[in-house]
Amino acid sequence: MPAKRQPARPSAEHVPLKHAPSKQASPEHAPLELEHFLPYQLSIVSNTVSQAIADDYQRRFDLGVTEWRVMAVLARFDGLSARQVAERTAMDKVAVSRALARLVEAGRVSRGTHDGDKRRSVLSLSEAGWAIHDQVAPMARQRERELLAKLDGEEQAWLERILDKLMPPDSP
Amino acid sequence: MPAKRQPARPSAEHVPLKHAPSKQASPEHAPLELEHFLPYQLSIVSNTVSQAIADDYQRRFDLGVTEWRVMAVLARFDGLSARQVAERTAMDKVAVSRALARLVEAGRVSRGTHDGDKRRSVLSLSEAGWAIHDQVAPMARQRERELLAKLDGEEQAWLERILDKLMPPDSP
DNA sequence: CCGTTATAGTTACATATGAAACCATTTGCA
DNA sequence: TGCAAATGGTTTCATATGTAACTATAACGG
Repeated sequence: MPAKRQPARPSAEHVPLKHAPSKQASPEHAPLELEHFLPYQLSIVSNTVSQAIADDYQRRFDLGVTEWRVMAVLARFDGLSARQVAERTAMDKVAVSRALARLVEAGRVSRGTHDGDKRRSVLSLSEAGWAIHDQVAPMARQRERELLAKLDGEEQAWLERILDKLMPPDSP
Repeated sequence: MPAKRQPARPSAEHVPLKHAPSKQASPEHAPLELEHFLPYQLSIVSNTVSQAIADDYQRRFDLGVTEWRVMAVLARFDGLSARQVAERTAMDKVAVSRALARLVEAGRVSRGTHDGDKRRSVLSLSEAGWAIHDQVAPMARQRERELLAKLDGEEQAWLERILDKLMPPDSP
C-alpha cells in the first residue's frame, strides 16, 4: 500500500543536525497537530483556568482544589457522607478522605457519625467553613465570568450546551 | 446588610443528624452548583477524555501522556531543543526533561547537541519512536472522533471555534 | 445465628508533578 | 577582554495523586 507523500515537515531551525533525523521525509507519519487536538486543548484550557482560580484562594486560605470542591458540595448538600461527596465531586474516595482530613483538622468541616450506620460519616460546613465558602464562592464565580468574557453571548450559550452534553452522565 | 433568604437547601438524606448542621438555613450562602460551574466541567471532561485516551497507549507502550506529547511535537518539528518542545507542549521544562530522559532511555528519541551552542539539545524521533508514533497517532485521532460523536455537526464547529478562542495565546 | 460478602473510610506505598537550587554555557556590556 | 546576568537543562526535595491493602461495620444467605 504505497503511501501518499507528505509535504516536507517544516524543520525547526536552519541548523545542521548533528545526528541523523531518522526518517525525516518518510511517508505516512501524519503527525497530530497538538494545538488543534481536542483533548489537548481541553487539557490546556482546563489547567489554565483551574490554575488561575486556585491561585486566588490556594495561598490565601491554604485551601486545595479538592478541598474547595468538597466544601462547595457541602454548602449545597448538608450532611452528606464521604462517599456521597465523592460522587458529587467526581473525586475518588481516597482524595475525599484526605481532603476531609485537612478540612476537619482546620475546623472547616465537622464530621459526625451516621445514626444507625457507624461506618458512614455525616459532614457539614462549620461556621469557619461557611466563612471561607462565602469568600471563595464569589471569587470563583468572578473568574468564571472573566473566562466567559472572552466569548460572545452566542458562543457562551453553545459552550454551556456542549459541555453539558460532554459531561459524563454521573451526578444524580 | 440584611440578606436575601435562600430557598431551603435539599437535605441529603432523611436522617437525623447527630451533629448540628451549623447554619443550615442561613442566608446569603449562595452555593456554587459545581456541575454547572465552567471550570469544574472543563476539568471533568478533560480528565475523562485524557484518561480514556491515555489508557490506550499508557500500558500498551509504557508511554506517559507527557512523553506522548513530546513525541507528537517531534513528529511535526524535527530537531527541536528541549525548551522549544516545552513551548509547544505547554509543559514546563522539568516535565520535558523527565519525559525526554525516559524517551531517550527507551531509544524512542535521539538527542544530539546543537552545533554552536553546547547547551541546547537537538531532538528527533528515532525509528522506534516513529513506529510508536504511527500506532498511537491514529488511536488518539480515533478517540477524538468518538468524543466528537457525542455532538452534532453544528456543535462540533462551535466547540472548535470556542476552544481556539479560549486557548491561551502561546504557541507560535 | 454464623460465616461470607459488600460497603465506608483510612493507611501505605509507589509514582507523578512543581518549585527552587543547581551546573554548564553563552550573552551582554563596561 | 572579563565578569555579571541570562539561558538550557538536570537534579533535588517537598507535595500531590492513584492503586492496592487494610479496618470496621453492615447486609445477606443458609
